[in-house]
Amino acid sequence: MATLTHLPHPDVADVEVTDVLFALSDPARLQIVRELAAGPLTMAECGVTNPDLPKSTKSHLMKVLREAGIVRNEPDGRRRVVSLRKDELDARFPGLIESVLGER
Amino acid sequence: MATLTHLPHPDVADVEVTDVLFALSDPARLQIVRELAAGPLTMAECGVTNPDLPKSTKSHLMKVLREAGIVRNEPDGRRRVVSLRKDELDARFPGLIESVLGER
DNA sequence: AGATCGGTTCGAACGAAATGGAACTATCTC
DNA sequence: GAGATAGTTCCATTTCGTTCGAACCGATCT
Repeated sequence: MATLTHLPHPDVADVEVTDVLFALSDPARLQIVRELAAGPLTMAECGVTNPDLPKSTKSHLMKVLREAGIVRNEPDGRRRVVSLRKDELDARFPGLIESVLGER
Repeated sequence: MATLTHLPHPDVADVEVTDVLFALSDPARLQIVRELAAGPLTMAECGVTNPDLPKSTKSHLMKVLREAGIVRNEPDGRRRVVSLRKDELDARFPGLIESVLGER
């Protein structure tokens, strides 16, 4: 099996809108995406608004975002850097991320 | 209790993005919204793509859309007319509906 | 009034997703 | 190599959502 360090990332062309919408429909996940809009973060850094969230739970939230093609999660030394796949999402779903993040 | 004929509709100002995103994250519900984008429909008319869907199921799908502020459901004689609350949604979440419906 | 039509609500069964602790893996430091 | 660090995965539990039949409701028609 492939190394654990490189997690599987779907091609954005293969993800359905409904998957993206579902991933963003959870407040905790949406908050993470908002934080990532400003730039990549390590796992430890993101989720500032949810300080005492168990790491297994956070990891699972991130997995949903990753499998929906919203986020990229790459190893970097002994931690991981998470980034928003903004350009790819914009190409596939023009205006979506903008409008979701732009409210309020 | 209030009359059954007039169903409760949230003020769009009170609905959360996450509620809207969740409601749209189901393929059957999203399909209904696509159909409604062209104009109001009666319950019987919408769901063309899902012909043999039990009416209780369809009613429930519609309830989720209604409670998310996406759709208006008003009595009209002995049937009901369902319409997309497009203007209100556009005002509250600019570009959202457009980008969700615009993909593909 | 009674029957029918179009739709909603109730309730139960089922399925899917969230949660979080414990075990595991990889990397870095000493 | 041993220990600490930063995360992921596994598993069990609980919570939440879906599905659909049956009962119900209001409007219409005869």
